[in-house]
Amino acid sequence: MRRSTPWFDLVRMFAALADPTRLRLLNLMNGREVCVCYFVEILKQGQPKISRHLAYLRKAGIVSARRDGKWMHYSIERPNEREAAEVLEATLESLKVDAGMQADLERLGRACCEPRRFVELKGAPVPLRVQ
Amino acid sequence: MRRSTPWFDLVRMFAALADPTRLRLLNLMNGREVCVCYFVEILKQGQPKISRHLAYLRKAGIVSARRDGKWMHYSIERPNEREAAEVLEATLESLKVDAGMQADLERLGRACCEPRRFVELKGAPVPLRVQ
DNA sequence: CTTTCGTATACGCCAAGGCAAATATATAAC
DNA sequence: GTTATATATTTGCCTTGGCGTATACGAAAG
Repeated sequence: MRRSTPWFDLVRMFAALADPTRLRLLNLMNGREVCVCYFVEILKQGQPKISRHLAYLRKAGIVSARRDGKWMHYSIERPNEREAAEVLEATLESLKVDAGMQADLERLGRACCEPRRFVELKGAPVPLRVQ
Repeated sequence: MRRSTPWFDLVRMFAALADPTRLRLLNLMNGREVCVCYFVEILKQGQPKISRHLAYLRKAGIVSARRDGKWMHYSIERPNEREAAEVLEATLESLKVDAGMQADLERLGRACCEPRRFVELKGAPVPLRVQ
């Protein structure tokens, strides 16, 4: 069996989704582009750990990165395979109903709208909605 | 975070789906109950390997087993979480479009309908559709 | 240039999980 | 009981991937 067969892509995608930290990152990126500094702030976990998981998602073709000066912005990349894209879409929908995931999104909103509470993030770029 | 939170179940499910052999097994079980002997015959892989992967799927709550004399029949179990069930459903749909997966199903059909070609399976139970 | 800041990668360690081969268990047949 | 068959589990080996720590890179500031 060749490696370009659809189910091979699916295996790669499922491996990428099989981690709680990566699911939290994807949920935060659902519908918007997010800077690494917010991931570190919201998930309250070490920056190398966040970067490693983002690199894993990038290699799996699920997210893409954009550099903006010192800051890196990540956003979700729709898979080429239509079927894989639908599985990812169903996954993102299922994350929305989780209380912990909703709390993450709430913290992201506060981080962007109340900069006084996040003094350590002063000057950080504001997440933008993906058009 | 508690372990019963929905996204924890999702992580377990994605880990179970992140393997080509397990995806092939699930595709064969899509809509019917299948005996282990058919998996071994169709995937042309060792019986211990098949059993291990089936045990993995069972522990992840994705499949259930039924004993019938010497034979064990496996079938897909719908996850409790509605969202997880929808992700699994989307996955099964995406497997259907794969040529290799279709070939597996074709071999299953031949194994059930032309027993002469599978002398080593004489007396084996015929897979039944799940009602 | 040097420093600083944001981010990425390398290293060392450990647990999970893949495999093949051997062995164990359970049921049926004798 | 013994034997045969179908399936499950154990063993040993190796790879993958999780983590924290330390280090490297890249851009901007001084």
